[in-house]
Amino acid sequence: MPELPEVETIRRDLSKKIIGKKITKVLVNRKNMIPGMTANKFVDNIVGESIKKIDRVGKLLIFDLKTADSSTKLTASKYLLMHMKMTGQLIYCDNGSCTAGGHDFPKVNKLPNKYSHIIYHFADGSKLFFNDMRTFGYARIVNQTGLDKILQEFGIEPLKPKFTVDNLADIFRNRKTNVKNVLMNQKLIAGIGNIYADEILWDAKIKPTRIANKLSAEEIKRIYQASNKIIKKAIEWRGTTFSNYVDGNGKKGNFTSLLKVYQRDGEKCPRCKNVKIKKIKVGQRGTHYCSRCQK
DNA sequence: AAGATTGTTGCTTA
DNA sequence: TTAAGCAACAATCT
Repeated sequence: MPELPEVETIRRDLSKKIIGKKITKVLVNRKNMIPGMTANKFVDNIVGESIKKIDRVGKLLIFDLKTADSSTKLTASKYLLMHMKMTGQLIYCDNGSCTAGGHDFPKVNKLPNKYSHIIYHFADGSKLFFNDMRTFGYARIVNQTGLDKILQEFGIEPLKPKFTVDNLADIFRNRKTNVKNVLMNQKLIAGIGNIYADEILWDAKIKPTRIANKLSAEEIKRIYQASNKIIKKAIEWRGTTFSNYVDGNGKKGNFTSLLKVYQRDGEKCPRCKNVKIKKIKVGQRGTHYCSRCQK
């Protein structure tokens, strides 16, 4: 589930908890969560470092482990990258109280559990659990060059100054595929996934199967405005989670009740109240839309 | 029991 | 070169 709003929520929560903390021990229970590096090397690389800053690009979290010393930046920089993919969770625990980031599937009972593949210990005794049921997620360490290379792969970040209606129009102009897949293409726009693509297109009244380069300027503007509106609101509501997720602070953090179409197939469209939400497949992904409102 | 599930990568084809 | 369209990755739930 984690898309931009969820990962941003995790970033903000964790920033409050672990900035400045020193990593004293790291347990790796599943080596395949760390591609391209042995578990030992991974651990050696980060034990003794402390968390200076947490950034995010798209759905990727970037933990800055070194001070940005301007004179030695190139050699001194070290970043821990973590991606949640489909089912990853990052849960911070401090004396029995836990702040869960991520989603609730499966439900977090005890920690560590069988899905706790990497466990970071901090000097003050607190811990950060990287859980992932399906183990699609990963952790890796890069230097400045490595990070720059990765950042280049990402498209425009919604809510950032570069995300303008003109830039969005440029992206759509040469794409001959459906608009939903363009919205979800991380190399073009960073952070939108299956849930928010459906929600944005419903809000913009655009059918997900529309070919991107056939959209009018007015339609592109609607998609642009809907993107800003939905993503902002989802972050405000601390992202979308299913069923019974509650974070360690007891807050619901739930955009789910505000979803208009996602997972609401069969229900009446909340706008026209006339037609049932349809579910189809677009580029391998379940896609929800209103056949009356969305043209 | 088959088909679904939040994301990405890498292969094939055009 | 680049874009589009799939299958695959793994573990669950319906």
